[in-house]
Amino acid sequence: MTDETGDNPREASPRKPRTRGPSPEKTAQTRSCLLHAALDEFVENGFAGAQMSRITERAGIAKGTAYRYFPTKSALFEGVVAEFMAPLISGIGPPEPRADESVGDFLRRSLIPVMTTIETSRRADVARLVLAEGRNFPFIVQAYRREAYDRTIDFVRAAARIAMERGELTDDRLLRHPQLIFAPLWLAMIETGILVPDAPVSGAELLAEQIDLIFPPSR
Amino acid sequence: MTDETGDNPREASPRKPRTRGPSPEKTAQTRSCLLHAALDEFVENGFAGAQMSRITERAGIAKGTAYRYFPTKSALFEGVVAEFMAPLISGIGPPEPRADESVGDFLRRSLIPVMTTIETSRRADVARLVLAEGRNFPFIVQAYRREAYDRTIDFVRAAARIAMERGELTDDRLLRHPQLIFAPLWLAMIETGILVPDAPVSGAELLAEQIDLIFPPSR
Amino acid sequence: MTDETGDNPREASPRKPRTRGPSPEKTAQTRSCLLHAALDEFVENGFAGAQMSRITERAGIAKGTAYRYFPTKSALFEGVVAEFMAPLISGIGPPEPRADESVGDFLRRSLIPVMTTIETSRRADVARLVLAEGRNFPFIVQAYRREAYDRTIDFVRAAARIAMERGELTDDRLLRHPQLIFAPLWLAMIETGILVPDAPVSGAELLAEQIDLIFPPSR
Amino acid sequence: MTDETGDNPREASPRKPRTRGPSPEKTAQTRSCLLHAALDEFVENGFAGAQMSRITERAGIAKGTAYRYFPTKSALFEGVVAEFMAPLISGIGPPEPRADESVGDFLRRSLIPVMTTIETSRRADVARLVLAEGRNFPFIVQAYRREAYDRTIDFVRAAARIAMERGELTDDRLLRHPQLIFAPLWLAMIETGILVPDAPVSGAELLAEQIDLIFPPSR
DNA sequence: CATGAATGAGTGTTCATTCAT
DNA sequence: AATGAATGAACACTCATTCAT
Repeated sequence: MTDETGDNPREASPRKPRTRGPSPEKTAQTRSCLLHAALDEFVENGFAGAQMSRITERAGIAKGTAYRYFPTKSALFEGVVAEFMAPLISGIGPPEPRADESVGDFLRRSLIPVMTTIETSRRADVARLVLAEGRNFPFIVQAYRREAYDRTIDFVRAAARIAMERGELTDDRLLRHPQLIFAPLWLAMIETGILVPDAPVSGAELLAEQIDLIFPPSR
Repeated sequence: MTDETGDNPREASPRKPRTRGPSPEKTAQTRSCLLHAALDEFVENGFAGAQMSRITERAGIAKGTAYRYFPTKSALFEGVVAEFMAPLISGIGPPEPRADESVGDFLRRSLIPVMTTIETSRRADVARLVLAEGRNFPFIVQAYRREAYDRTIDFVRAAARIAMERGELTDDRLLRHPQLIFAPLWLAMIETGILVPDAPVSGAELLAEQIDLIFPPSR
Repeated sequence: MTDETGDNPREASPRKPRTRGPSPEKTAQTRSCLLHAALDEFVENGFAGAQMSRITERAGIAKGTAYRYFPTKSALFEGVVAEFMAPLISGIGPPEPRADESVGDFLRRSLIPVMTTIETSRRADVARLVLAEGRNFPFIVQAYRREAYDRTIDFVRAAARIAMERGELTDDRLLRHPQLIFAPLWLAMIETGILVPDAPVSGAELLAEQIDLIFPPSR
Repeated sequence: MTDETGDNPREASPRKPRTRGPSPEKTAQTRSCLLHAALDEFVENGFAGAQMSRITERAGIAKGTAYRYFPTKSALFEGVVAEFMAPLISGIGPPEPRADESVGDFLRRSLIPVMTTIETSRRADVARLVLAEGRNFPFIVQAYRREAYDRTIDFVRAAARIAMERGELTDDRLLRHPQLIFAPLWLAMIETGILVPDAPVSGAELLAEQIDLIFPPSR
């Protein structure tokens, strides 16, 4: 679950660096600088408020260079979202609680660490971008649903199903509304990032409470 | 708990264009049109994306006229937020559960109806504006905290205190994190307004589930 | 055959100058300045070489003002051509040689004066614009054909037909190639405007020679 | 009178990549490709509208390579004109009608074939470039006058002089205005290339008519 | 010599704001 | 007070030119 974009493993094939001129690594680095700078700028100012000149300045490149990588500001925006969305929930697979472990404990074990790092990573930034700009960029909403939202919902629903089979849950509330578990996540992101940045709640703590509510910890 | 800032006056009230000079009613009516048009525009496009010309066109007034009411676009934005924020939670006072009523039932009775109307009113729009623009407009965050957030937290905390005194709650979880109750509210606003507008969750239902989790309904 | 755009007679209807703010005359004047300045700039630099900032500077207006009248540089270009094309051949009707006059004399009488003024008016400028930019602006070619070329061809062909009926012409050469008469016109425009501006040929003289070739003057 | 500057070499000639270092042939070939591509681009888009990147792409070379041959876009433009102007009228010498041939027949014999090939060669393209860009590039006007215009005028004037000596012409009209003969040439180029490409006149036919007008063919 | 990524001055266009009417 | 034409600073985007590889 490496947060940074990191080396794309698909590139591993033995290249023939036939090209003269700048090396492919240099190009990749320029692209990466650009994407990071753009994310910062978009997060701070929104799409309409972001300025290409500020982005390139942050990235340490010339204004025109950005346009070698993305033909328009909009394309850059979508590129940024696509880039940083992918690794968002990269570590999530089907829930597999160990036999000696309750589903509640499994969820605590697998979800809370994600929560802990969420604010220090760029995940929250990307999520807030989706909130702020989703109305005007259907693309990023689709991407977010595909990469993050749907997967998470599926994960929780599957866990809920296991819990009901095991008798750990006695009602189907979580099956019908899997997002109940994630509500505190959005809350924390909103409070920490916007409403109450001076006294940030602990998202991890809030999530733990919520899981406790749904899966009361055994004494 | 009238939600709207008076019904949009442009289409009502038989005009009395009697008095020479600018009648105060006319002025108030123009102002109201302007504010409603501006809210729509800001909600749809964000602050930076909104255009004064579109706002005045929506309001049916000339471009220059807006500047008689608000000296700049920013001032208009803050005016809009101030105008529509005030009545947001106007009906909320200290929680006073009846003697024959559990605190859980009291919360169900007082909160769920608010939730029911939240999407049909402009509350959710204003809240999303705060989310999207809060970073760049400290003013609107302050206003939101003052008018909505703090009051709600206080209200829930007070209810939690009563519940603990009455023995309805056995732990101080809600006292420490009153926002737990409101997490589904944000979730619903985000899902309905942005993420999953095609299959909107029922905010009221979600809230009911959450209250049930915290205050298990007696059989 | 007024050369300048002049007052458009269609505007004659009694207006109700209901509008507050700038008078319609002022607006028309601004528009006219813009069009003249734009013609100058386009003629001097071609479409691609023309600069909106230079055009507005020549017109004595602000850069943004041009865009109130034409949404893009291309639209301005086509507007210019449309504006100055219309009065190009405005005086031409069906050829009506007097009974006591040969067709040759009639053509001399009606065509040579036009030729005399052609370089001092903007007609030649517009024609050269069509030459230079026609490839990339089908619109202006169509306009030129409609307003100038086709009418002229028709005029000459009709005159040729009369001349043949009267026995003044003994072959159908001019009927098959009416443009023969106008060839010297293009030549003069090209030589005077581009190739040999230092020793300009007289277009009128050249045209007279050509008419003499086709309609040998009676002794 | 080979018209083209050597057939475009890129698709011919078996390469001999033998000698280490840049072979002179290779260089000449690259240069030729560049010039042909540039002519196409300039003809299609004019000087200001032409793009160096499109030119090099058409030529199949890298952007930087063009700058090894011509230091600027302007220099390339002048290089193109110089290159394609030279062979324009290369075959023209002093007029030498055979003894058994009238001057009219001589002109028909020597000029009409040139006219026939004019649209299929690049001559017309170069001429139109001169028309479109002459105003801003005195150089190309000078080149055109030197290589084409002046020679042609001299040729016609010399022929006219011979015709007068021989008594074939009874007036000095052609001596005073040699360009009368060439007027249909420009007309055909303009009509075919710009105004009426859908129904192109035959330049050769038009020229024949014009010669007939001046030198009436003997019965 | 060739390459093409990078540069940055320059250009078309927008839009908040002003002000004559 | 209201109007909307005019303003011009600001911004997205282009493209001739350079230079490290």
